[in-house]
Amino acid sequence: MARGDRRPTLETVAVRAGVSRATVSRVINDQPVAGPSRRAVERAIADIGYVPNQAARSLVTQRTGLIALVLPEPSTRVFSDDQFFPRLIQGVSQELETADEQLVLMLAGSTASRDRIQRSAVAGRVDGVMLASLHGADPLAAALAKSGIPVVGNERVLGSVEVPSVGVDNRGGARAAVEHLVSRGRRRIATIAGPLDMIAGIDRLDGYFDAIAGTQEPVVAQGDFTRESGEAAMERLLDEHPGVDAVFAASDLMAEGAMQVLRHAGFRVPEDVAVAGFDDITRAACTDPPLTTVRQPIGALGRHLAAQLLNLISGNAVEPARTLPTDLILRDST
Amino acid sequence: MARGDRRPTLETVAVRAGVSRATVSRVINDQPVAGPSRRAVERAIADIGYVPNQAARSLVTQRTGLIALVLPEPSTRVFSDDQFFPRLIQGVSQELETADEQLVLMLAGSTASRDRIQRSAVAGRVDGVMLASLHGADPLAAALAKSGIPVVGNERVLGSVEVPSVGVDNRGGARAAVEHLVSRGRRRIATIAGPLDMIAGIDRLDGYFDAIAGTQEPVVAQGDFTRESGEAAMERLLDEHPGVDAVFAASDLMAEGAMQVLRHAGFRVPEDVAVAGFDDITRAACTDPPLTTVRQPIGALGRHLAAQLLNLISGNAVEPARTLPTDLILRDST
DNA sequence: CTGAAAGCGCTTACAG
DNA sequence: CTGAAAGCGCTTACAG
Repeated sequence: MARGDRRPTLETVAVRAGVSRATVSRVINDQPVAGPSRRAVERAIADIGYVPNQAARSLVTQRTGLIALVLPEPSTRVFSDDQFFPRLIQGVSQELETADEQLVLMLAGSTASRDRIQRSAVAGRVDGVMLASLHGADPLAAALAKSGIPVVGNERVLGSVEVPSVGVDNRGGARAAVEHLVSRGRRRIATIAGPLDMIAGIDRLDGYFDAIAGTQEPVVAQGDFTRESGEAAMERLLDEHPGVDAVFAASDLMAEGAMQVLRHAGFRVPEDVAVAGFDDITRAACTDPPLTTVRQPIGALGRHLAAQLLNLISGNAVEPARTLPTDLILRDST
Repeated sequence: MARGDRRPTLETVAVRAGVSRATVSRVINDQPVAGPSRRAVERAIADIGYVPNQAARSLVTQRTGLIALVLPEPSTRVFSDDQFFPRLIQGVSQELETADEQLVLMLAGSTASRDRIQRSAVAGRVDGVMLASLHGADPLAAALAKSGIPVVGNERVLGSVEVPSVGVDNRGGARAAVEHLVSRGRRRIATIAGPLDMIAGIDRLDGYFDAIAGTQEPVVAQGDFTRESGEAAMERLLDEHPGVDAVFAASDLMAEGAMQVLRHAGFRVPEDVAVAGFDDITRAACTDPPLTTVRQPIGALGRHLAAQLLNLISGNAVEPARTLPTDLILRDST
């Protein structure tokens, strides 16, 4: 079909099949239609290559068939190598598959793009929004929730507005990792924390505090989940706290960076300093030595996020906050 | 606004402002309206938090304000660390910004998702589609083009259907890199090729052939642009062609992998074996030694892609294939 | 099972 | 500049 031709409409199909528009509509929507009419319609649709106009459908059904996953990050971090987003997306897609909804990704790195996304969502361009890896009390979350469009957050959403969320047990996972270090006899356990404007950063640090409470002085170096920040943090730790005999990093990438710095500084892992991470990225099994870490079920996280959003869209009740369990994976670095 | 409330419509605003719906529509669309009416409408809009229903607008304007960037890859490769996609997206966004179009990313990793995306596009859910990093003669490109929806491809699109495209000078860039190796006196230059079902893979290999034509025997090891594939390819080269004194890798990641294998095998770069890459990823400047490579203007690529698509949507003429120049960046690895 | 008709919420000639 | 009216292309009670 050349551009500029008007696309065929329901009417075109109806005329060709010798039935009413209502009947064509019913065939398209899988509603009961007598065999002969059905076949005539299906044939006409195939002959002229009819595809229903989505705007017209949306106008009456109030549904678009589009679900947005909003990634509130500059695109460079979204497309990093920690495999969080691809796995999350895979889980989300899997769940959406069954609901015949199309996933669209929207990057909300700049203020302009955030405004645009907010307007899009409120204008009804999508049926619902999933917010991933929020920082702080993101006004986008509040604005969307207030406008009444279905929205769920990955991890608890900070701020006054209630937004249903699905997260993983960051705190429990971190506590388990650090308790394991304690049980191995480590007496001076430091942590390399993630960004403290994100739930994952906050909760993993709290888990560390939980585990050493009352028995050790906390030693905290700040990172931002990236490998580079892990290296820098480890250098600071070696400088300022030379007695440290174990490190719990709030991400595997930071743990990797820390191990490299330790090695270069002449320390053996785990003999001199034990290292544990968080995430269980693929590479964690093949670092030297293989990394003890906390596995979070990212695929399941994506599936639950999508499921909760679909519930919300259908008007079903949803839990305000669902938490998925994490697992301590023991390897040779501790 | 609680869920379930009907959102306000043009009518609501019109009544409140004491004007007709047409006037409200004109205010929203920035058409001439007398001062007092305009102010009354703006006020009413603000008071009740009115946002136009996008489906209704689309139905009459035949525009959605949505542009899709389709990434025909399993999400794991899209979210890799070669920085191609984030930079491309940044360029695309920049251009779209001016046109008031919202970018949505659609991942086309599976057959199911490809079908879904095709139907979405044809159903008019988006105003146009940009296809990135196509493999082979992708049927998605053909199907979209045939259905008449505006579509542009990143790199020439293989197959019978004509799809306008924007690409970079892969062949010229590769030729320049290999000619540089020749000029440095290298007499046995191998290449680690990219996937040969992609234009970038094919053209970079052809550039290599161009440069050594008639003077050296080609030595080709197959890779797939990833670092791991570069390592494997380099190991094979060392095994089967121990005399090689230079390697042109069709991606920086593969070049990195190759350099590591060379170092472990006891070869010095560039003294024993020179290595050149393609892409100029950020890390290329800080490898050991810094990598000679071909820089491709990815941001510009994104901008041109978006610009061509916008042209197509506006019904303007577009060049069938635009090629952006690449630059040889000399560093210490050659 | 099927059709005529109303209606979803906008935009846009057409008059005035 | 402004309004009444038609129309974009569907779905869905409502009758039959």
